[in-house]
Amino acid sequence: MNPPPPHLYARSNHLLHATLRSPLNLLMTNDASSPETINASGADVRVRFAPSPTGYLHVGGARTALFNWLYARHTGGKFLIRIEDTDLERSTPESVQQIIDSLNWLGMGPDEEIVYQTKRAPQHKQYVEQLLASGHAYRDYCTKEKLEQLREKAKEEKRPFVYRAGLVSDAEMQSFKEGGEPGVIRLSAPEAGTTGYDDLVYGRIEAPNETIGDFVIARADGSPLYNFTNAVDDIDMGITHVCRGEDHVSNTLRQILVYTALNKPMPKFAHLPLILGTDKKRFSKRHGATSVMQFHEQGILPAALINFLALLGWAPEGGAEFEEVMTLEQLIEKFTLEKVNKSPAVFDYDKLHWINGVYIRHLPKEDVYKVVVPELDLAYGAAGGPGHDEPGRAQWLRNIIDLEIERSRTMKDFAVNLDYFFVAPTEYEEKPLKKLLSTQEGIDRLRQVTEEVENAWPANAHTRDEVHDTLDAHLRTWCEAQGIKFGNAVHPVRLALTGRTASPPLFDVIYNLGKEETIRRLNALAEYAQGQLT
RNA sequence: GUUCCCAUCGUCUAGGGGCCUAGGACACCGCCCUUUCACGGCGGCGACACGGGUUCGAAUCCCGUUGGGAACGCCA
Repeated sequence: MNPPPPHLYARSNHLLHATLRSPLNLLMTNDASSPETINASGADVRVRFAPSPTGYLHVGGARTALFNWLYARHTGGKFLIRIEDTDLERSTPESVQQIIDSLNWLGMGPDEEIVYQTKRAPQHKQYVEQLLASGHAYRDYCTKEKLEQLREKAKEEKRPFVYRAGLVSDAEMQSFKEGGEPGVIRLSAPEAGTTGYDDLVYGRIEAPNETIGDFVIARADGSPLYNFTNAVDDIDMGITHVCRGEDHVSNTLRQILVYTALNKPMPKFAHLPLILGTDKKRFSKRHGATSVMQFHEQGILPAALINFLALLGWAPEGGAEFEEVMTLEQLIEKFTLEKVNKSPAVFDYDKLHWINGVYIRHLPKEDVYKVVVPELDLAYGAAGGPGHDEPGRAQWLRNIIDLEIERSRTMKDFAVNLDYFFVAPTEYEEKPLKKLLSTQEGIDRLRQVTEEVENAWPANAHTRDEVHDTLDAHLRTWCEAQGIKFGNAVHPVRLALTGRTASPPLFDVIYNLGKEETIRRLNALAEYAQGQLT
């Protein structure tokens, strides 16, 4: 007769252990083989972020990393990084670097040396041998083609496909083996009962073992697979809390089977709700920027991104009036896994930009200059303002940057919105042009205002306030004398100087443009409008 | 298809049996401030998916329906 398939040995083994440990265990729960859970708090906490380097770090990954990092900082534990690079086909060193760069940009470096899974091949191999020896794993020679057939068949018959030892007849298996099929190593999973655990976010999660099946833990050459390495490395790294995306809950069940087979205590698990796009589909490239570095390139501040990401699927204790803008210290202090939400969250660019604007306004000005000045240099070179080598240029750049701080939502807005300081407008917004300067009267008034500005410009004025106060006062009295509204006199000026209707306060623009350039632009618009008229 | 998960304003969320005629934030609209824009202030619009229970009482507990998502790989 055929010998019983290996998994039967394995299973009876489990039951034996469980029974010995506690005879009641069997009777009280059908979950007899679940390992103990590691209990750790405070400085004993060890969490990890375990990305696979198959691409850049996207916001979903960043959020996962952040929650782990916050939890470590909150508890006083350690935050580790493990690069899951066992997929040689898809992993690249560039991705590894990208991910590390992104994490560093966000300020979430690891507390211990980064672990690379590929460097742990000897340990993985040893664990595989151990499971093989203990009968918890077995070699399987079923071909991929046969597997595909079985899957197809299951699909046609509308039943779930679950692989088990014995599914393929011994004879067929023998022929596969003799045909040179290298085969794989599978964990022999229990067929009856349920496997489950208590998720820190989702609560009790369990599924019938008959839906799980004997999954592959290593290829024939011994190279291990995700569900195996993940558990084994968490064991060796002493991980106490596994916090990752919700898409891993069903993997968790498999990993628990690995802990069980190895007879090791398992960490606590916390799964985070997924991040979705506006169409409620999983957040991806077609929804816009997704990579952390893309946000960097778009002028998002790391602190703002962190603050925003923290609020995606989590809210601090404290209810109705909690302040959403929080410092890192506050975030760390308030962060708990218990307050993580269960339902997926839609990524809202509007809110990200709003919060980024808040951060820009709160940034020390020096920090703003540090990034924006080089950008202006890059975009406009020596154009505009005092010449490139003139001593006044640095201050001038700072002056105009100041004008945009409360108007910017990203660090990129500065260079875009400050353009007119460097290059005189060559075209003007249609609507105001039509409204203000489509009549001879309007053009004449602009010429008059130009004259007034030219005459009233204080001769020896150097400060912004001097220019502002003098011009403002003069123009106001002039307007009054003319019987026209201040606004009406001033709107065409803004159009002339900036080409648009929205800008920082007009006299700040005038001051920073300087008398000569101001007058030049005013005349230019008058001529332009005159040309349109005839 | 099977298993698992989820379900409060357009979006992020507070809420864990009476404090809820459901609170805050983003977005949107209006007013104020104001030379425009922005900032700021004030106000408005706007949600407990549906149906059954349980209870004196349900957004909150239970069941079902519907809708969404995830996983079912020799990927991670």
